[in-house]
Amino acid sequence: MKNDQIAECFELLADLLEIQGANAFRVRAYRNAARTISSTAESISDFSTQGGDLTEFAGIGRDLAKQIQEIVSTGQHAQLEELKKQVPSGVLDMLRIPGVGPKKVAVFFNELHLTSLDELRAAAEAGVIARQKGFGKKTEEAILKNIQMATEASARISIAEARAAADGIVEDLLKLDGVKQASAAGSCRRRKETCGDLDILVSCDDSDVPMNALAAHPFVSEVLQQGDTKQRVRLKSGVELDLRVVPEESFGAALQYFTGSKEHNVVVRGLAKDLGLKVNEYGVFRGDQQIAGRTEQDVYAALGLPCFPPELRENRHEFALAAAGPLPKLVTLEDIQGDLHMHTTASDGMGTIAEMAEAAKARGLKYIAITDHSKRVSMANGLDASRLRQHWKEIEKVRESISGIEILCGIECDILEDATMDLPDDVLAEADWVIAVLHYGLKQPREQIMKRLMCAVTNPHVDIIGHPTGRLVGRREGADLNIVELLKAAADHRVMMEINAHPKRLDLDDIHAALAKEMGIPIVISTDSHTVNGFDVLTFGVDQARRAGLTCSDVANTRSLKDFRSLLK
DNA sequence: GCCGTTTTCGGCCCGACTGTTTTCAGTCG
Repeated sequence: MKNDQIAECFELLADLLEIQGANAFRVRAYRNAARTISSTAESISDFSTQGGDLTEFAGIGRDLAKQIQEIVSTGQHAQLEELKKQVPSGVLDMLRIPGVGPKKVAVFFNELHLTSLDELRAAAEAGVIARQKGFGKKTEEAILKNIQMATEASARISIAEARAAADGIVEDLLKLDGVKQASAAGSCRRRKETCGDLDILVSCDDSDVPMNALAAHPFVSEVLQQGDTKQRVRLKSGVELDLRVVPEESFGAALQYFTGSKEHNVVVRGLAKDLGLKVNEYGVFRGDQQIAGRTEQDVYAALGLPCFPPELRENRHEFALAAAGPLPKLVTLEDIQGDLHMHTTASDGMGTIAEMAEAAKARGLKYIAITDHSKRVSMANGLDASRLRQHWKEIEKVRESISGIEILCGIECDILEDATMDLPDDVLAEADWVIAVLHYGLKQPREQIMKRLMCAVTNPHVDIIGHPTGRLVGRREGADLNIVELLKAAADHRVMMEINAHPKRLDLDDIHAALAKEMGIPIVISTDSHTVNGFDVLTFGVDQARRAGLTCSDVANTRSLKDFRSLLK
C-alpha cells in the first residue's frame, strides 16, 4: 500500500465528514494526517507492518494510528466505506465547483436530494437552487457557469508554465507608473513542481493601476473578481491568478503571507501568538502598533526567525533547522559547474556533440557528459556496443577541438525488465560516466523493480541512477519502489542519485532528495537535454534541490571536474 | 482528532470577497 493511497483515504474521509457537518478541526486533523503521510518518504505501510509507532509522525495520534493500521492490514477503512454508502460520489464532485463548499453541498444533498453534477445542473436550470434559504439568483448562475469546470479535471500547471506566466506578468506590472514593487508569491514562488493557481503581489498607492493593467494583459481572458485590494482573473491558459495590492509598508508582510505555504504560516502565526504578537498580511503587530512589515526579513526577524528561502516554507524541517542554528545556504543555479545527462543526434537528440558542448560552454558550464540512449530504447535510436564505441571516438575528437569545456564519454544505459543491464560490463567499464535508468516495465511488481535497481546499484560500473522512479509529473506514477532500500544500497555502493531537472520529471522529488541527502548520497542535478536549448531547465532542478534543503556540498556537480571525479567509485 | 513545560481540557491563523443579508455565512487562500 502506497503512502498516497492511505492519504487519499483520509482526504476522502475529510470531504465526507465535512459534508456531514463534522467538527471543522476534526476534519482538519484528517487533512493534516493525509499531508504528513503523502510527504513522508518511507513507506507508512511497511513502517506499520513492522510494528513502528505511527504516533511519532506529526498530526497522527492514537486514533489515526489505529485507522492507518486498519487500512494497511485490511486494505480498506470501515468507516470510510460506510460513509461512501451514505454519500454518493456525485455529491463529492460538487465540492470541485468553484464557490461551492461543504455547507452548500450539504444543502444540495440533504434538502434537495441531489446526487450528481447533472442533477445539480438540472435543479439550477429549473430555478430550484435560488429558492433555497441563503441562496439567490447569483449563486444559481455561478453554479451553472462553474459546473463545467468541475466536470473537467482541474489540471495543475507545471512550474515551468507557472513561472513563464507569473514572471512575465510581474515584469509588465513593474513597468507601470506608481508600481513600486511586484513579485510572484504562492506555490510558484515556493517552486512547487506544479501550481493550481498563481499569486502576484504589488505595492502601489492606486490599486486601479495594476488592476486595470492586469485586466487588459494579453495573458488574461476574464476578470472573475475585483475588490479594493484583491483581483482574481482567469488566464487564457485556463489558470486563475490572484493579484493583491498592498501599501509599501506592508509589502514584506503580504509577500510572506501570500507565499505560504498555509502550513508554514500556521506555525508562524502560532509562534507570533506565543510572543504576544499578531501577524497578518499587513504586518506584525503588538496591539495596534505595527512593528514590522516592509520586508520579509523584518517580519521574520520580529518573530526571532531567519528569513526562510521560499522553497523551504512547507513546515517540514525549516523550523527545526532554524532552531538548530543559521539556515544552511541552499544550492543556486550559479553553483552548477557541470551537466551530466544529455543526448545528441547519435540517439534522439537534436544537436551534435560539438553543438551541445558549445551551448553548454556558452552557459558557463565547465564540463558535460554525453549520455545517449542504449540499444533497448530502439525508438530513440539507442546505441549498441559497437555504435557506442564509435560514438565515444567522435566525442574524443570534439574534445580535442574545443577548449574551455571538458566532455565525458557517457551512456544512459537501460536496466532491462529481466534485471540485467542493456550493455555488457566490458563496454560500461570503458565509459567515463554511466547513468542507469528504468524506461520500460515500470508497472512491474515492487520485487522485480527492486531487483532491477539492485542489479544497477551493485554493478561496479554504474555511477548514478537517473530519474529513479520514472514518474512523469501529473501524468504517470513512478515505479513501485522501496526508496529507503534503494538509497541504502546506493549509499553502500557509492552510487549517486539524479535530480532530473526536466519539469515533466523532477525525479528525484524533493522528499526523496532530502532523504538521499540525509543518507549522504551525492546528488547530481542534470538537464537530460535533447537540444541546445535543453539546458534552460536546469533552474527547475535546482529549485527542486532547494526544496529538499540541498546545499553545494550535497550536489556533486557543483564541484570542479577534478573534485567531482574524486567522488566516483 | 491532535496537542501539550501557562497540559489531559480547551484551544486549533486570519482576512478579503461575494451574495444574501440588514449583520452575517460561506468560501477561498
